[in-house]
Amino acid sequence: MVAIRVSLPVPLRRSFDYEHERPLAPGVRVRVPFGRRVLTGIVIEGPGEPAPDVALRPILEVVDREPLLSDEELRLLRFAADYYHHPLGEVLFAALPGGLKRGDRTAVVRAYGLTPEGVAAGESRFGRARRQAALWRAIRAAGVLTENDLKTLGPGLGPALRALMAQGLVEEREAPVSAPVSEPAAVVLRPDQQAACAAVRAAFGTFAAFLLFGVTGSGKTEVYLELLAEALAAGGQALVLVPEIGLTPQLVARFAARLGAGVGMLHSGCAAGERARVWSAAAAGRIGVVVGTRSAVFTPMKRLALVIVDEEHDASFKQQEGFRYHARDLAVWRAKRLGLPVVLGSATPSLESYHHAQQGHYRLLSLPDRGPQRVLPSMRLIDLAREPSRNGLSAPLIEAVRARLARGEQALLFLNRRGYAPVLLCPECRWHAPCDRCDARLTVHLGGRRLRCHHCGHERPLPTACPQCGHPKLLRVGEGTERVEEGLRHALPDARIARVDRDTTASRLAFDDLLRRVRGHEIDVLIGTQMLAKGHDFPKVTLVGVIQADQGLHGSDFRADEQLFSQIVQVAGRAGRGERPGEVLIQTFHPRHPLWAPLMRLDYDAFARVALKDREDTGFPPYAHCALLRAEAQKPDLATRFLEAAKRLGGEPPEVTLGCVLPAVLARRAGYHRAQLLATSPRRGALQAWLKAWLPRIAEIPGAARVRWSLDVDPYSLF
DNA sequence: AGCACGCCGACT
DNA sequence: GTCGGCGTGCTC
Repeated sequence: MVAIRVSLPVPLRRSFDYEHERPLAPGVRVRVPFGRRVLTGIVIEGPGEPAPDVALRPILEVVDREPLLSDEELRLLRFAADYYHHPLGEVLFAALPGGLKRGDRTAVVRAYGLTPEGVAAGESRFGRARRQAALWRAIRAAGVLTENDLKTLGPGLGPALRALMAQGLVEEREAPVSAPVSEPAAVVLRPDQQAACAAVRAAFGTFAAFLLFGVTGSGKTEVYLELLAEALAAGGQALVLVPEIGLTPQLVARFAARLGAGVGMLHSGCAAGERARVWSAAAAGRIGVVVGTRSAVFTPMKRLALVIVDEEHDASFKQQEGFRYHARDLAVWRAKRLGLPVVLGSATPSLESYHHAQQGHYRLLSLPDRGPQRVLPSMRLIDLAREPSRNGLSAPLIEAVRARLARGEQALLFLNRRGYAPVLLCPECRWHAPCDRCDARLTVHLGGRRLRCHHCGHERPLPTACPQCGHPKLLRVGEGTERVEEGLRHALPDARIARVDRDTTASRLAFDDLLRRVRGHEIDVLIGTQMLAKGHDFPKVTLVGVIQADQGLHGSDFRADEQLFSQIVQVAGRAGRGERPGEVLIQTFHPRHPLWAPLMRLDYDAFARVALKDREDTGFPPYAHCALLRAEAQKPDLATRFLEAAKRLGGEPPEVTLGCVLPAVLARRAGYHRAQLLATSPRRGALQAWLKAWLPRIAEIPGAARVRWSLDVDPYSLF
């Protein structure tokens, strides 16, 4: 009997030992008793000193014959658990696709081929066994036949297959790698694209990080496709990470057209079975390219040769709850560890990546050309202080829309706020509809005539009179997409208008249908939230209006500027992607804000210079490394008291600065009082070392159990 | 996280 | 007299 160290999907920073008759390889899943339950765990290696005074319980079942996670994979996950200070067990299971978490068998696609005897056999051998003969012929013709192929041949072939295998004519084979269809490039690459490819190509086989900097429409995707085709042709595999909303049908289609069946997709929309299938196929080397969102960074790949992170600045790469990892950062770590190139692409890089490029850690590859016949859109501010707006629409904006429609073109209006109005106000007693469980106002939704909290989902009917003083006429203050839609219908009664936000477009299917109608020009004006901003190509849209850009202007968060800049650039990219030049109108109450100057020229470098200086002055990334301890509790002072205690335990470390315990931006959400404590350090290593010593002591704070707390390493934002 | 055990209020 | 509230303690 030997002791086996097992990691379990529980939020405990430790592993557990079990006994088994023989050693098991790390990465193998096992079913073990745990308290009164039975859990699936993963064998990990560890210092094999079994706890002296506990009786080891036995492993009930060994699930996998071969490790599900390779040593390399375990190393990545162990690093991630360490770096983000998250329990290893939860990290391991976060990396597994849904289907394999529960202890299901690996989704192996079985395949069959002829043995040498099978090849030598003749038709006559089968006599009256006609099904066996037919199956033998089918396998001989196909070379290798997968289980799925078998099903398409017809039902009831199982016995025949078993008979052939018993006779030693057929054996199990690994399913073939779908051969990449190396079609010639659909477009001829421009010189700058070719140069970018050449730089990355030269780095195949060694670690090198590249920042592929190119505006919307500059052809980053062609560069990816070319590099992927080359990696595949050299017998390697590649991993492509894309933002959550970035995996559009168009992108999928382009990848599939160029790379054929060798591409697997991993995203939240995939059924669990499909996810597990792609995951296993990638691990076994049966598919060459995996395109996926955040969690795809953990996909095991036998012959990984290239990693690409598209839109690397995108917030969705950072998991915002539980195991708060950053997929882009882990992708870079993985590439470094395996010694292969990683390409980070963006039109508006994160300031961290841009800084790395400036420091020479990353190589900057620029795609300055927008290609032939592509002109940057003209950008213009509308000063709302001088141009009054009704229902969120100023006269110049309405006129611009009208002019575009008259020319048979389309317009896109952005507003990052759903509903009709963000505030319902009583003019008599100043009551404004609050959420009972959050420090927030309820948003008026005319659809359904309800008040809704956008933070906790609470909703109730729209009151007809003030609940406090009985005043019969309540005012709807401010604008949401519903109101802008209503206002525009009023101003342009003949225009065909569609609104796109989570309320109108809940399903993927509805969204796709809408996109189709826009391309078919069944719609003149689209009004929508950020949902519309990414990845979609609307050739006939020549005007983009930003209804209210000011929300991001005075953000309390260190990343607010970066996000606003990237959002506007993103949005501007929707204008004039066809052959006609585009125009972008931005409504603001603060036309003199310093952010507008670089934005009006779509000049990222100018923006980055200023923004980096600002980050340096305020001591934020990339000049400092941060970790944020968040806490929330139902009793008002519990979270704050917990954080104060944590701060005291932290002492006064030499290289780490501990901030003050501050209420969170939304101090009360869904009934929980929230606060946070920020730690920063100019040195990543110093911060890490201090966190490692600090964290175990935090868990010991009396009352810690009644507080929901979590540590966020490299927080994306302080919200 | 679960899932127990363990002591104090309104009910078949 | 019990059912059940969630505080706290443990899981190889």
